[in-house]
Amino acid sequence: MSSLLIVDDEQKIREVIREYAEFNGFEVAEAEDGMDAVEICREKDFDIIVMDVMMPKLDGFSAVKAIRETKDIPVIMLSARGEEYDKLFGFEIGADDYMVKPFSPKELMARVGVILSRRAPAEDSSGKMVFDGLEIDIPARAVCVDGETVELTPKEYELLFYLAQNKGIALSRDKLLQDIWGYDYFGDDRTIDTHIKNLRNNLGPYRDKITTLRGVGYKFEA
Amino acid sequence: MSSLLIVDDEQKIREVIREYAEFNGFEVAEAEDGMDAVEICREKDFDIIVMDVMMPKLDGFSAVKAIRETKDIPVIMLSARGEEYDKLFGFEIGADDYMVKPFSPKELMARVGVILSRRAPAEDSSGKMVFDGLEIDIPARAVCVDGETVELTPKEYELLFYLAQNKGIALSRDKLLQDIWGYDYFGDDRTIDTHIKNLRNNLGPYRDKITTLRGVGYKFEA
DNA sequence: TGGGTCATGAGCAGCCTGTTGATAGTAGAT
DNA sequence: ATCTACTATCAACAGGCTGCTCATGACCCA
Repeated sequence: MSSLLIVDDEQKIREVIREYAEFNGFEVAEAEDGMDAVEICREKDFDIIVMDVMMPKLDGFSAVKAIRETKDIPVIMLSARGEEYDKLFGFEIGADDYMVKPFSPKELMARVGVILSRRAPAEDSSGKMVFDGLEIDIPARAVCVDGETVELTPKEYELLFYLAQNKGIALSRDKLLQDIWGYDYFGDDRTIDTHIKNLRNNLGPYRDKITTLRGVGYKFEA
Repeated sequence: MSSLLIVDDEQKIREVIREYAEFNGFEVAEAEDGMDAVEICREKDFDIIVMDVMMPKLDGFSAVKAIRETKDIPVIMLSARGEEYDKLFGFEIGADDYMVKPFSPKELMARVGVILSRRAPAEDSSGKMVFDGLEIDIPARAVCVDGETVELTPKEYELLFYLAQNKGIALSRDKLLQDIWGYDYFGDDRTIDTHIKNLRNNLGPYRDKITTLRGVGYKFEA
């Protein structure tokens, strides 16, 4: 059973979401402000968090930042109409989706489903990800090309691992910087290109598994 | 099956609408005043609400406001002739359509249909939009025609995505420029035509899904 | 049926964007 | 402390996309 944390200061909203989530087979917990949410996340792991932006004590963005420092839990942000400018910032700090109030609870649950299925682990029972002759051995932190082990630098490995984990999904340079370098990293976009180049050179015949999306970023093809 | 809530204090009206709605395959519920409606909506989700303005206990506007605080359900407002000044206010609080009594039930159902098709999220739970053999995989940023992946340039993809998202809606060249190129772009209208042409060439048998509206712009047909 | 309006198609110049290799800075190891 | 290897930035290049123009063709209305 998947677990879901609702963070909102309005009780009515929490109730509505709880009802739908429980109906969809979630184990539900509630927090009424950002502080509360950070606290609860320290004790327990959730599969997904639904977080309001505007809250007393600690706002949603700060709470997400704090939680993300130690755990990687997907987040859907909620905000009132008229605060839509927050949307950009929301994605910037790595929210997985964003909804404007009032929203349809049905649609919220649909998006929760999409995010969770997207996060489904790509590795098999032995902890390996296999794409034809390209193998990523996660526990060993090693990569094999046609049976031969290739030496990757830490960043190259992280990059490959992240791409493979999100196979088939378009990843913008921003998102890659966010998730691999960290949300507080402000560097040059071109840096990614260089690492992609080096990584491709190390993948030999499988260099084309990493496709370029002009004007967007990169994608790993399974 | 879609669900519909009728809110009106006159039983006769409720009966007429129920009959038509059920004939059109709706699951119908009734409420006889605003309070009643708010109450029912707390327990159940509807796909659309038909709401009278003038009612005892709680009027239609207030009821819509209360419901909209937590849920985003489309509403068609009904009002008696002579209360037409309410129309503006109705749209202001977010009614999706407005009809004056006495109305034709047939027309009401037609408008219900329009609103529901407009609201229907274009993508399914996996994040794909499917129109016959034309598939747009949003997370992958990829487009398939009869199972074959086609390569689209960034602008072509954006254009197709935007058109598909607004399927069935006429889009002027101005609006397309605004929303795809950006509000600060001042370019030639004909540029769009060129991109439409290129896009159509890439869609093969589905090129006719993008219809030309002479003197206006373009439209995507589902 | 004919004229005018508007969309379409092809071609092309300019520019944007990704790739690449070189280089300087940084951190870790010996 | 020195060396090594990795990381980040930069500049130059090449290729392809973009957006404009013009000629042609389709459509609408009188």
